[in-house]
Amino acid sequence: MADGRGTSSHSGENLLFLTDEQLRQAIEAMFFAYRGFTADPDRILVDMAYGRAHHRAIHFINRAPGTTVNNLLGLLGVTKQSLNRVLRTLIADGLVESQVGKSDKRERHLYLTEAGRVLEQTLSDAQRVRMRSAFRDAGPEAVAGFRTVLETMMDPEMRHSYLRLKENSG
Amino acid sequence: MADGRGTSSHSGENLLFLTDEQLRQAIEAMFFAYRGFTADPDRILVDMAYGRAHHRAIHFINRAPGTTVNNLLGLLGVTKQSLNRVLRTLIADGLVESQVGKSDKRERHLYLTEAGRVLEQTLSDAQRVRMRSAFRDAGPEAVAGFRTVLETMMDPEMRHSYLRLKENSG
DNA sequence: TTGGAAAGTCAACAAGGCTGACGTAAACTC
DNA sequence: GAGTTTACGTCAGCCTTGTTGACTTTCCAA
Repeated sequence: MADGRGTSSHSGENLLFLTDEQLRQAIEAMFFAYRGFTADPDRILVDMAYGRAHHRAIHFINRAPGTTVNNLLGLLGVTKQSLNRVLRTLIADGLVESQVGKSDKRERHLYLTEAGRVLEQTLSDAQRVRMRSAFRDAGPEAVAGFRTVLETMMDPEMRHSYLRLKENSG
Repeated sequence: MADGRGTSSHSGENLLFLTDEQLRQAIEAMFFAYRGFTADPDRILVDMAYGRAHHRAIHFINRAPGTTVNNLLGLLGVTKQSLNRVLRTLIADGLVESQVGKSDKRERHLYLTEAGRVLEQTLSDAQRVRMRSAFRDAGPEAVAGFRTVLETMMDPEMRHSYLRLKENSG
């Protein structure tokens, strides 16, 4: 507020909401909100010697059953060595199953076991509770705006992955 | 889209947008967007042997100059040992200054040095570029919705900190 | 059929969280 | 004024999760 800002002019649009201060606040909002976003599943995970990395792997294997390690790597944005460590424990603990590829035996196709599906459900339930309540409080239009901004904020390849997952599961 | 959903009824509100599938997509959107959110400053930081933890400390010291270590701890949500490691290197490198409190000499008040301000500006510029472009593409209403949802998603104490910072800087 | 690329595994290291214990100085309380 | 609490710093050690480098197995193409 307090107007008198330097009339950025060149785009002709209404740019008042794009002051550095407003953007700084949005950055902080993103930081604090992400903390809340991960807090609930994190609480569950500590009790079972798992971390956020396990959660992410489980989430995406559930979303794309039969995915290969390589494909999962792209979704998660980590190195294969890093993912491998997590997968090893999940497989050893009987939450994930790894099947050698039929046509290409170098590939491993990943599936959740029944136990894996149970954990996935527990974690995503916890995370959805907060989401649902925030969405309900904010209202449909706010939610639409929320998702629009998030999508435009992603790196293009991430947006591509995101949209593909979205299509493949209605 | 496709209407014909089961009229959930009990809250009287329009709840069509709150299916589990929609919530799952929002969770993924949050995950992918946060990756983009941190990507640009991260690229700058690796070249100088700093990490995200340093960025966060610098950000909040800039936002609340003269803040005490204890207060910063609360904002960042880490232990003092963890913060201390980061702070020590920032002070040694001349980016942050620590001043013994005047009224309470147990406290240390933290300030960015000139070099610290330069780095802060570099990092937040990089982060704001993406934000600004996402905001511009999404439009003012989407941005308003975005911020509303983020705020309702925070833990109450985080929301309190967030709003206090917001007030104190226009 | 051989040589390179691709998928996955093993080993070692670094960043940055964490807990626990301890020391010091200043402030507060009785 | 003595004892307690508070703010901060530090050492030591652990865990998760990221990294790079080196290796095997498999596939494919020249």
